[in-house]
Amino acid sequence: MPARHTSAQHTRERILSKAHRLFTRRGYHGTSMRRIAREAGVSLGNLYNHFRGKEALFTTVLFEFHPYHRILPALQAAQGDSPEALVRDAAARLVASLGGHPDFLNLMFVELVELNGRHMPKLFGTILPKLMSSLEPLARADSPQATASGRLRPIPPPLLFRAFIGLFFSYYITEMFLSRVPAEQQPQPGLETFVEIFLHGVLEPD
Amino acid sequence: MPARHTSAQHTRERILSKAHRLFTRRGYHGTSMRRIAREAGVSLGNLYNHFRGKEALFTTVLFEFHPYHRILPALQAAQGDSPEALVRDAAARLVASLGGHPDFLNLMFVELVELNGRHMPKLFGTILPKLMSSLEPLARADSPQATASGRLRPIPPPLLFRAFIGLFFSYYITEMFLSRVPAEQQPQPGLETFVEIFLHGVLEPD
DNA sequence: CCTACCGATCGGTAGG
DNA sequence: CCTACCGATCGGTAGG
Repeated sequence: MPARHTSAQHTRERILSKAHRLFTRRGYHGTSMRRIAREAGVSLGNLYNHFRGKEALFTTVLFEFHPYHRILPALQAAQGDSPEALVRDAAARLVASLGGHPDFLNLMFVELVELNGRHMPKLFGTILPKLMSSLEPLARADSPQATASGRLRPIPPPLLFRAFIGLFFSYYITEMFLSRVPAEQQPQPGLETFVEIFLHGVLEPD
Repeated sequence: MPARHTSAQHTRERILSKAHRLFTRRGYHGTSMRRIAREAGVSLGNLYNHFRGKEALFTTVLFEFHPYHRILPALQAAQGDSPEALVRDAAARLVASLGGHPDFLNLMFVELVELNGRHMPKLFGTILPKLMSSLEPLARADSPQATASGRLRPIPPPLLFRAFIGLFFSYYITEMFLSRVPAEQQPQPGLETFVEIFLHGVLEPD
């Protein structure tokens, strides 16, 4: 049995994976360093050789597993020569990359409530500028010279983007709430309707 | 000094108030029964005379302080003889009753993440039917006989309501995120724009 | 027989 | 990368 398969890098990634799973399922104070160590197959002492402490481990998980890493490429890959086509394609790529499980926001909730959002400035300081730059194709598609119909209504781009991201927040969060209710299970006509409402909301009428 | 001012009812309400504040600010596992007892001015033993245990205390807080108690009256009081007027009035009453502080959702996040949403069925089983009944004025205002203009587009009422509630979720949650960022502080043009986008989204064009 | 409440301590676990 | 520990605090309960 070679000793190679337990390199420091592999161990670190195993720790981060298990820590991510536990933090999203049980929160910050509900997750113990001992349990992370046990599930990752390392001793408690060795866990502290890889991370200075519990909060350092949490922030590493928060940054490395943040949905932004999936959101940004999805937005940048969006294509379409009208605002409507662009928004529809971006929405489709977002749901494809985020998947159907609406628990990817849990880390942010844990950060907001249990850590009092103290890492938000650093997190959004690096994320917001890059997300804003992904708005440029939308402004270009909205140019008056564009052949495609359906101009954007005069809405400040940051607010429009916030509403677009908020569209997914609201969809996933109501989904989290409703998925716990034993109500009738509709397949998922919800998001498409949300996108339609958003599109009618931001586009000039024909 | 009369002994009357420490009735059992008063003590219970003091416990619930402090527990609500702590659970909202520090989460479930980050809040100890000892601290709740200390801040409420009761002994730990007496705290257990009022509540069977920590989870029983949390669920009581979850139900008695749920924003639904402010949301439902606000929706029921909404007035207007067109869908647009009704939605605008409902939105104004909602922000007025929920206030500017966007932390009223924290208890739901704690329940979803740390308690795994195990109380959601009971919570929404009592809430959803009442919320749905608050949709009736909107359907009435949308009647073809109504003199006011601006018919609703054909959207299933539950989805329309979900999008309306989601509008506030997305506004408050992006507000929670952005309020931590030292960016430029706009007064709050956000929510009005969100309402405009929603209205254009759900109404037939003129 | 009830309530409200005490000081002390239970078996385990927290981060380090 | 491990065992062996620390000061303190956890949720909950004892007798009175």
